Amino acid sequence: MNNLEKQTEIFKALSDKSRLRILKMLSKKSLCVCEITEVLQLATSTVSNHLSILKDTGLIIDKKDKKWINYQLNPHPDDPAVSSVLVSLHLLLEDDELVKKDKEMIKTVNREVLCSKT
Amino acid sequence: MNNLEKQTEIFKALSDKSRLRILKMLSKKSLCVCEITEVLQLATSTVSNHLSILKDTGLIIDKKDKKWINYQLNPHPDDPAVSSVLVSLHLLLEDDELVKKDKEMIKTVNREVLCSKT
DNA sequence: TATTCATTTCGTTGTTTAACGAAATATACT
DNA sequence: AGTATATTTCGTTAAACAACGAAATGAATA
Repeated sequence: MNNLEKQTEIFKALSDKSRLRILKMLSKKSLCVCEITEVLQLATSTVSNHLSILKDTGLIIDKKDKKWINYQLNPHPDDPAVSSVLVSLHLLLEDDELVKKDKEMIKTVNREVLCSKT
Repeated sequence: MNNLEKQTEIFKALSDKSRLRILKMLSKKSLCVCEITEVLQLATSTVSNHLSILKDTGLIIDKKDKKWINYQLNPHPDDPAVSSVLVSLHLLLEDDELVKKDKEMIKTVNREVLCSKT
């Protein structure tokens, strides 16, 4: 994959509302799929798919933690373009109402409660 | 349109190879539709459509010049997010081979010759 | 005024994408 | 070992999108 294709892939990953919300949430703290699902109010499979797109691009990574898989922003991106996106992420969407609400909500979501509630 | 939607629109505009190539070309000099069409080797209608997407987003503007419509990067974007994209555009894709070739080619394309050659 | 010609708009086609539920996978706990 | 459960994969559907050629628009010039 050349630079142009890589850069296009990155912008494609960023060109979806749900994925931008996910990135902004992850900039506050690591989250598992079920927590993100609760905030976004989408199907689990949909959220999982968004996460795999962000992961393939190198924007996020996952880490096992007991029963859950925690997603977090990639602390050591290989690609400099990915790196620069993550660095400037905190400048983005800081005054968006929905993003603010999301950040409030992740303070209280509880994976123990959420995941077994079905 | 709120911040999240505006930001998504911007990334969508940037998430296409042809549109990124157009922006990089315009960072060198203003160009008309037929010149861009020659470099990208796409149908005129396709290029026109890409340009209208970039224009709707506020990334570029157009200016009449005799028979032609010159497109250029927007020198005074209303939106700060658009502004910041345009500022950091020069950091993007500087070492991409195709983008380099495009920039070479726009030095020699001649609208007088191109447009009447049908 | 009529003609030329650069560009835009329209209608179509094939591809991509987001969303979902159901089924599969895989891991923790009994 | 077997069961519960968090997550991924699969198959489908509807919407969005890039590309094209043809037709429409509209401005410059003859």
